[in-house]
Amino acid sequence: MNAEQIADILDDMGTLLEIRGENPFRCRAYHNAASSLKSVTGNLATMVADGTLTEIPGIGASMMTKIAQLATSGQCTEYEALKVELPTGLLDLMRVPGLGAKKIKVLRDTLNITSVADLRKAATENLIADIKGFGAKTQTKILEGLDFLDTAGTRMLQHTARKIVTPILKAVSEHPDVIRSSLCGSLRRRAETIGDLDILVSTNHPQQFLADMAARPEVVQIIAHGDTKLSVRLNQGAQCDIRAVTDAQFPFALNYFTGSKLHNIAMRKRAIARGLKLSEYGLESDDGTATVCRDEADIYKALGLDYIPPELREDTGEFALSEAGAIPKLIETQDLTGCFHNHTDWSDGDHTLEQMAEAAMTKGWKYLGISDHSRAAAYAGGLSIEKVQEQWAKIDKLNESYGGKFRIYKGIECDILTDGSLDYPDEVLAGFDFVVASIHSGFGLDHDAQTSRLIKAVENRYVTMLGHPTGRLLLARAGYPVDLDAVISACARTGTMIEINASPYRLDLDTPHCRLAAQRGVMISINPDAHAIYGLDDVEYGVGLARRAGLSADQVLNTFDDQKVSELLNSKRDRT
DNA sequence: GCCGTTTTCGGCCCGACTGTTTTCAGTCG
Repeated sequence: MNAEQIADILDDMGTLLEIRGENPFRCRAYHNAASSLKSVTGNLATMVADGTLTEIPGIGASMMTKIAQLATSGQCTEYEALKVELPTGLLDLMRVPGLGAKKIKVLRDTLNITSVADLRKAATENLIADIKGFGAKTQTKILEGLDFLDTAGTRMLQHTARKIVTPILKAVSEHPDVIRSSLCGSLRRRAETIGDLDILVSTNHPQQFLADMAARPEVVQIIAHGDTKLSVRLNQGAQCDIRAVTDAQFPFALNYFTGSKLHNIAMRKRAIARGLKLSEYGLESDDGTATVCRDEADIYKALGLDYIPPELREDTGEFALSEAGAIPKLIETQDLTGCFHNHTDWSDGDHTLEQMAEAAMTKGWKYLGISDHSRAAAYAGGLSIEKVQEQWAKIDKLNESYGGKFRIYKGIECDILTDGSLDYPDEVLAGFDFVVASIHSGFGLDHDAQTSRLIKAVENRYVTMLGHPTGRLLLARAGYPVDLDAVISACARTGTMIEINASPYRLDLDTPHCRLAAQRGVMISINPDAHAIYGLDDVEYGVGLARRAGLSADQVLNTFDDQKVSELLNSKRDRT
């Protein structure tokens, strides 16, 4: 069982304990441990064996015992006992808006409700309104919540969230009563997937502003509407929270509503340690003296910290960096000089070589790396060796026509076959400027076989970079089982780069492994995997992920000038 | 259950909104 699966079980255990009515701090300890475990990149088995797991914050002796059991056998005595006592259908009830552990416990104790189906039946039969502490409105809310769960997914991709929030943000910023406004929450932190949309404004007329927002056409349901906070459901099913504060409060509120939750807790604890109290409204000392902060940077400064960019605010080491004055200068989209891993109509792309190159030039880029599919990817129009040579000739011609002002790099997205060999012989691979090696088949191999397959592939001297290393599709498909830690080590050893596949559907590498790879000296390439000219814009999502991983421009291949990029592309084959 | 730059015991972030209550508990972020 891997770290992520174990983290999910610890989360479930924490929730079941809440429903049982345990000490809330003990319950939270399980959630904290789960959260820590999710950012672990090292080999879990090793950490269990040598006891280093307890060095991770939030994991003590007791948690380690449970994690060790789960890691080796996939089971844990206490979890099994909990599942017997409390049906796991109760966990699904936590997803119903308005229901928490306390209410779920009451529902189970009074009506023996232990599943979503039980709940719907009881609410439909009007049994819930009579329970002490509940009522008609709560019952209606539960039914609405159940309908919502039926129709909407729980999280959305970043580009979906952006599409929904952009017109609202525009309306907010143009509202006459608004002084400052900003996107907050996980979208501002550029998290891989988004739960809801958060918008903050400063204004002197909060009630009027919130009333205007509540009346907007895309609002289909008001979830909560107070003097400073409005929570609505939009017609696409997404929840949007809008908060209004005074302009003096704005930086504090911006910091607070950007999160993450763990980052906020660390911030408040830091304030307490300095005899201060931090909230979304200000920073005060015990005697009530307020510290004036004009922007977020002032808040960090007041707590003895350098500014921490939103993408790093996950409490995964950013405080130590900030204290040490070592927050890196994070990569920005303007740093990109071009990009690799793009498809054309030679395989399954929509646009021609010329159109793709022109789109890249329009973005101010100096080069574009084309990598259509290799022959094994027949479903995607993979290129035969003859076609490859034909494309090379075409690219040579185009490059000549650009007169040195722009360059197309000849590449291929070469399938890694089941045995770890590549889809073309080395003599053909040698003719490309770069080779992206990816898995598109054989997802069913077991953990060890998949790991050796990938390691064998990156050991090929012509493989420049590894493409979408886990094959995951966000919210749709988990990655294949693989020891990424070992694969990253193999890349570091062989001088193979790894791509951040910047497609918002993939974002593969994930953040913790991207950080790990960079720390081990692996060069990262931010690749849009574009299948059309507009797909080139997806580099933006890759930049977001790179920033979350703490990468600066010099750790990313496609920020260098054309000459340096060529050198880097050749460095692996030149050294072997 | 975890943790220690005042603590190995006694804390553990904190405020808005809602619905059900007669002053507050639960949920949410």
